[in-house]
Amino acid sequence: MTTNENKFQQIISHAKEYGFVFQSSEIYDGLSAVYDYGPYGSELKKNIRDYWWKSMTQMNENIVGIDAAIFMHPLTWKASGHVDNFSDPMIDNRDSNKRYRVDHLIEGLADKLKEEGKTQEAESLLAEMDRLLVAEDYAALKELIVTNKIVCATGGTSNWTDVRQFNLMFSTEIGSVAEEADKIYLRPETAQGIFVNFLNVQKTARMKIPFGIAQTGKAFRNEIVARQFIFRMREFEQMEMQFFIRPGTQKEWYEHWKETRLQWHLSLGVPREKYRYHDHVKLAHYADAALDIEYEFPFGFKEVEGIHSRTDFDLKNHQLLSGKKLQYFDNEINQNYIPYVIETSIGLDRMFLLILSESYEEETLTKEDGSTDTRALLRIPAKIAPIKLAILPLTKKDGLPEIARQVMDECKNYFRCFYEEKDTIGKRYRRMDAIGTPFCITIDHQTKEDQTVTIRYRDTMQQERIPVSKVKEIVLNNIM
RNA sequence: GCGGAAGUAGCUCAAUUGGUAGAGCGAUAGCCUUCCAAGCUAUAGGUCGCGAGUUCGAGACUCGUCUUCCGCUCCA
Repeated sequence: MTTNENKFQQIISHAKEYGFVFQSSEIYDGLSAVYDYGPYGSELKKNIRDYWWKSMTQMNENIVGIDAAIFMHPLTWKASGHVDNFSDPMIDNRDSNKRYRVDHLIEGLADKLKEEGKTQEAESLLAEMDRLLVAEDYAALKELIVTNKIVCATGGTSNWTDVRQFNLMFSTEIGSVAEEADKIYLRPETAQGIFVNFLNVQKTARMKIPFGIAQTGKAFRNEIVARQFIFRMREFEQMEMQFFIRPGTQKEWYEHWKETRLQWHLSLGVPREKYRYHDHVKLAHYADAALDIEYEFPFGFKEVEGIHSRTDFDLKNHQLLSGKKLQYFDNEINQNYIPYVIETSIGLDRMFLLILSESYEEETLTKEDGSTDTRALLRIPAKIAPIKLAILPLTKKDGLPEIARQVMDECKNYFRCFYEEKDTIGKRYRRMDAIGTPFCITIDHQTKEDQTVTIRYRDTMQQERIPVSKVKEIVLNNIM
């Protein structure tokens, strides 16, 4: 437990030291739960995103992608349930540190009054509460709790904080003139951009059910607790796919995607035992089945991806609020219906952290003279590594850099390369290990005579002599 | 949001009972014909998280504030 805790700290330090992840606005003391990706981090993140995108769209003829805007019509979030379900006023008890939804607290008292036969008193209490909730009069709501002597169920005291609004969605204004400005939200999930475009996509790409729409993009949530590095962020990136199906077939498609998505994870070389499924017992308002794919992070098994059977909840509500028919005519059964949906939703930042956690290693090496040395390395799968190939002239004279530059020019159109002629060769190898570069080639004096170079493998530290003309091909074979 | 701990160079840490900051590693430039981080030389880099207060004088003491870490609470 403690060693894992240390390992997590080491990963965080390593991520900063080698240009993967920085805290946002660090020179101003940082911004809580917001992080920036550095030179190698942004490459890795992009590679993970591309790998997901390709596996969804390129590898499945019935899945297409979109890129919907972050801003959406405010009614979108009314339809999705985000406005009503996730923006309740809350109050804390200072003694027990318990947090309550204000309406639950007052409704609790009303129920008690009804049991005591004071029905009229209960009704007027609830009416007053509703009036204040609509008016967003938080001071009066607190007053209502205090005057009715509502106490904390745990501590039994009435030492309450002020009533506060915990809206998990970020809001801003649209419209350049203040008076015309209208409240608008930053999307808390990318899914709704897919749902509102369901008909556009289905018609223009001539999709037939079952089919999927994939999207990657930023989403924003005002998390109550922001901690655990990039695991929980206020601004994060999702990779989602909504799969539209005939009602009644949700069970089999749910199973299909449950299995398919786990296989995707395993394709990155992560052992099966580091994953587990976690079925949701308490389902969200939109789902009839849901599970998480969890990975064993250094701080325990945590959700990386969710598979949700969302029924027709979203399309049905958008149809209701927009007044537009969001239906599909199924020729096979000669029927019109609102499709059911299976969602796969994975956090890109969590996947990034997963890759770091899985690939980070501090290895102890025994040298020829018997002394020991440590090497910090990232065993990132070659296909998503930030840098694929390092090109290193053994010395920076005798024409070696010139040959190295030729190799560089030949390879850099195909994959990301890194050229380095400074410091001892050992030091350069270790630097490449630290950022997860799978292959290094070294140009030496022998290269001038027989056109061969040394290729050195990150994971084994093994080296072998290969023709310089084979370099590009070898790397390409390993990253495709 | 509550409670506890911490905050000195990119990193890890020093600075005698308060007397206006140092080292190692790293980085940068160069030397050494150098295949697994420890050879040599030089250089850069800090208003000691920020703001007040006590004091002749504060990195060290007091208060506030911000951030981070640990626990509790919450989570679509």
